[in-house]
Amino acid sequence: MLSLKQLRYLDAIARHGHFGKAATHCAVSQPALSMQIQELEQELGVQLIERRRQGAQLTAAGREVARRAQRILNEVRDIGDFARQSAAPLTAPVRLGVIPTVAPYVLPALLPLVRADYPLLVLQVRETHTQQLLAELIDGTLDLLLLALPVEHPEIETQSLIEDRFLLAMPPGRKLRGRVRATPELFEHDRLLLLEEGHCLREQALAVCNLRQIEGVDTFGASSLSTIVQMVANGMGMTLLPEISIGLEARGGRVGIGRFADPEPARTLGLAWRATSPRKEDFAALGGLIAAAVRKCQKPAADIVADQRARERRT
Amino acid sequence: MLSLKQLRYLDAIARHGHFGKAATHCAVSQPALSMQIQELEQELGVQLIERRRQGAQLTAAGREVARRAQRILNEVRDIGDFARQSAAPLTAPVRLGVIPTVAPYVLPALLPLVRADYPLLVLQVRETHTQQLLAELIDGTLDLLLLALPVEHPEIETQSLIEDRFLLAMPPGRKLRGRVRATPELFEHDRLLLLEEGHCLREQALAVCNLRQIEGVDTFGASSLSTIVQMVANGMGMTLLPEISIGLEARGGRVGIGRFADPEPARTLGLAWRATSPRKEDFAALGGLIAAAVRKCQKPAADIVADQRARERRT
DNA sequence: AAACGGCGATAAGAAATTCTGATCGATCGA
DNA sequence: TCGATCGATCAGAATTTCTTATCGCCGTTT
Repeated sequence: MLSLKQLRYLDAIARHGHFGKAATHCAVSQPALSMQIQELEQELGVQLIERRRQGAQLTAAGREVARRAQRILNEVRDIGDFARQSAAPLTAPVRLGVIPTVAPYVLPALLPLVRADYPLLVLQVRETHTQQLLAELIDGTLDLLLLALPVEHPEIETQSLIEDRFLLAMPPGRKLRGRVRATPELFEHDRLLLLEEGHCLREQALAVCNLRQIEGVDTFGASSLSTIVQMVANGMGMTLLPEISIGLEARGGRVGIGRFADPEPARTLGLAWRATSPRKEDFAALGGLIAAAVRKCQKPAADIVADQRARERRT
Repeated sequence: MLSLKQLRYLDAIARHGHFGKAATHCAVSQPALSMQIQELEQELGVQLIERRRQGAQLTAAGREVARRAQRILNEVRDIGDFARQSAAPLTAPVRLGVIPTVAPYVLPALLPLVRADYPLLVLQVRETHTQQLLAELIDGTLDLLLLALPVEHPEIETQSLIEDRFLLAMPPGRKLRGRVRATPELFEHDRLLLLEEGHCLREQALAVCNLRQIEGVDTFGASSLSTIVQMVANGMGMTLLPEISIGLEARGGRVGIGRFADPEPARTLGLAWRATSPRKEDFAALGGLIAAAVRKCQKPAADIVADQRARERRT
């Protein structure tokens, strides 16, 4: 009779491509793992693994079985998560994925809130691009994502939390006559500096400015917003900053900040989880905290803009 | 560590509501099952079952865990099915669900074809209404459905096979001037006789005749087409028959058959299976045979219509 | 060419798990 | 109160699974 152990071992082999390493990872001896795999192959009547000199290679059937096994193992883990949640909400670790244009700003505000409200909760945070996050969410490596919506995927459910406006960051001292209008002309003198490919903020900024063409856009591709802000501060161009980043990135008047004309462009920040996840209540509770943290991050933006306008009026 | 055995036992209890019966069903002793369940409850840290005088009752958490367990067990079975398919196509038994307005006509034609082409294949056929079939498909009791499309469900995939036209069945001797037009007036003298609620053919027939109201429609509700044909033969009204049924139901001139004006109304017969099913290739192969069987069933219809027209011209 | 090293299979005995059969205790109905 | 039913408990048996030791294969190294 098929057992979970066999599926666990197969999954380990699929991941490591090596009987010995897989066995170590499963905390059993290599023969134990080998025998279970043989048993599995015999029960299924199909060869799953090609034993080669340089390790183990899955056959076509093996890959398909491993894919299904992984799915099953995820669902088994979900049962455990569900039980833990219903026994004691928000105590099991949450593996949270966050996009790079959110993480450095929101996490410092979020973690104290979490510690205060759910002292037992452990947040394991991973920061990478949307596409990578989604892949890891689906394969069960992550439990929850904090990113920019919308996200369309049949196996994923989302909940939007809060809007995060875009502001224009200019070299310091640049004058503004009221709100900025987002047009390509804006970037005739100053190049638009953007993050490297893969960041959703890059695409959003291009959309906001009605730029399809990469003209006047620096494809140099920085990998963090603070790098870009450095460049802006040195007069190398302009960029769009999300409101949550202003407090950190525009402090001390390093760059000038301008608001866009209504309707102000914005991104929607929200959560995403596997549709089958048993911890939706946990996630909803966390969502409340995250929204609060985001609001905290956005607060300095208003001050900075007001402050700057006051200074301009004085000159 | 969670095991499949525990999930199997829990599933059995969920089905039988009784430790002893569940144990019998799993072919183990009652203590063995009890102990595994206790183990499971301890691992999950949640009580899953209320032990009551009159048997076992799942707690709320128990129901949720059982639901997930059932899903997992289905997917495990799918792995076995997949392996068997890739080892030898179309040899593992197929549990096929068929709607009542198809089964008695198509199966007699289908089974010989199956025996000829796939002598090792065992078809386990179940006949009931669409809704019931869909429920059993999803919970894994059935593998494949033969029914009238469309079927909309996120977990189900379908493939249409063939069109099956509707014909008008009248008391014998009734004259027709060419093709019939499907209007409510058609049923001013003769009532429209239909199957009982739940048959998709009932809804389709009402739609074909542009009848929303149940006026002039006999809600008496027969449970089989041949009953209705009996009634039609005795002058109690008219009905719509699918083309595949004509050979059996209208043989010997028991009832008059009329074709509808173009565009002739028809239903689409097709297959449905779980989107996760590993046996799609099997099903596609079976689909070919089923389409052939349906075509065979439809053949007599043309002859009977032609024959009848010839007789009318003679009188 | 011979020795080596990495890899998975095999073998035998030990350890752990799981099962059975007998029995118990509780509860409900007669 | 008795009897019946149901699930829990217990002790020993049966089965499964694991570990350690070792083998055989085949590239690589010396």
